[in-house]
Amino acid sequence: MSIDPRGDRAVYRQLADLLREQIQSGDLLSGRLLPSENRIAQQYGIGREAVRQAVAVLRSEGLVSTVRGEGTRVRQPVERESVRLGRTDRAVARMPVESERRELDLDEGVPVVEVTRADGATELHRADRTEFFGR
Amino acid sequence: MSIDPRGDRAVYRQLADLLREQIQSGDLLSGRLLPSENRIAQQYGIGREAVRQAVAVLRSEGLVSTVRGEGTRVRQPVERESVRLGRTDRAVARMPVESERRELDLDEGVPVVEVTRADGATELHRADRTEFFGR
DNA sequence: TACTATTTGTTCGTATGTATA
DNA sequence: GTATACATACGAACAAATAGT
Repeated sequence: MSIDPRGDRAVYRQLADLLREQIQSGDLLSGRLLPSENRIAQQYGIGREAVRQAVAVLRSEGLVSTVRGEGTRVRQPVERESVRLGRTDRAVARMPVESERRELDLDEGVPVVEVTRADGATELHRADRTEFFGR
Repeated sequence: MSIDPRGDRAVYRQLADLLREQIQSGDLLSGRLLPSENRIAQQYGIGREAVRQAVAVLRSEGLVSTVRGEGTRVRQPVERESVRLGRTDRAVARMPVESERRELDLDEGVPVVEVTRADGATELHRADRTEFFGR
């Protein structure tokens, strides 16, 4: 599989598809470092900006996590805590704003779940570490 | 409030904060079109790339939606459908991959909630149109 | 229909800053 | 201290979608 600059889809989307497949197929194992942006750009004969956009897509999907000066790694699945919902409790999932991401130290591409209890109290849960059950 | 190119925070992050405040304060009403990228760039004396990154932040937070050739609008809150969870049903929120976003016709910044029922059947719900309750 | 203007999307080039190894 | 790698920023050019004429 390769990348066609004259294809219908944008180069960075084609690259995102390639990398996503390598991740989901287990070709790129959890915790593994992806090749550097410059390395990938050379490898496929594309610009670094296209590589950056492709990696940004995967980050927004929660598949990888990037650390400046280190590189981009495939995100590890983590243990999930169970949260029970009563029939008068309400749970809504959404993306956090920047301030919430900072406070919860969330990676990009990780939603939050806002739980409103019967008494009006609210809880904010990290979606990557939580699963919800009825009560 | 203005933007300081020599500030600690990146220009695009400062702009994202400004625009987010205008949205959350009701200064930019739901459904309203934002000024064009070039217009905003001129207004603040910054490059278009910084504007695009700022708008990308707001999209990833589910606050705005962009249509090529038209512009960027503040997203409208929509009616939510109720989904009940039994004590053996399991719900997990995450970001969709590209293929899922296409199939569900999802805006950027909208998570999905994967519900696994007791019998093993799974459902994929749009987080922006769903709220979850215990049963 | 056809055309034009506007707006966002994509790509490349270049440069500098900052964090990590 | 040096090298590597990602972050930010600007400019430029062209493509593609939309809206209005």
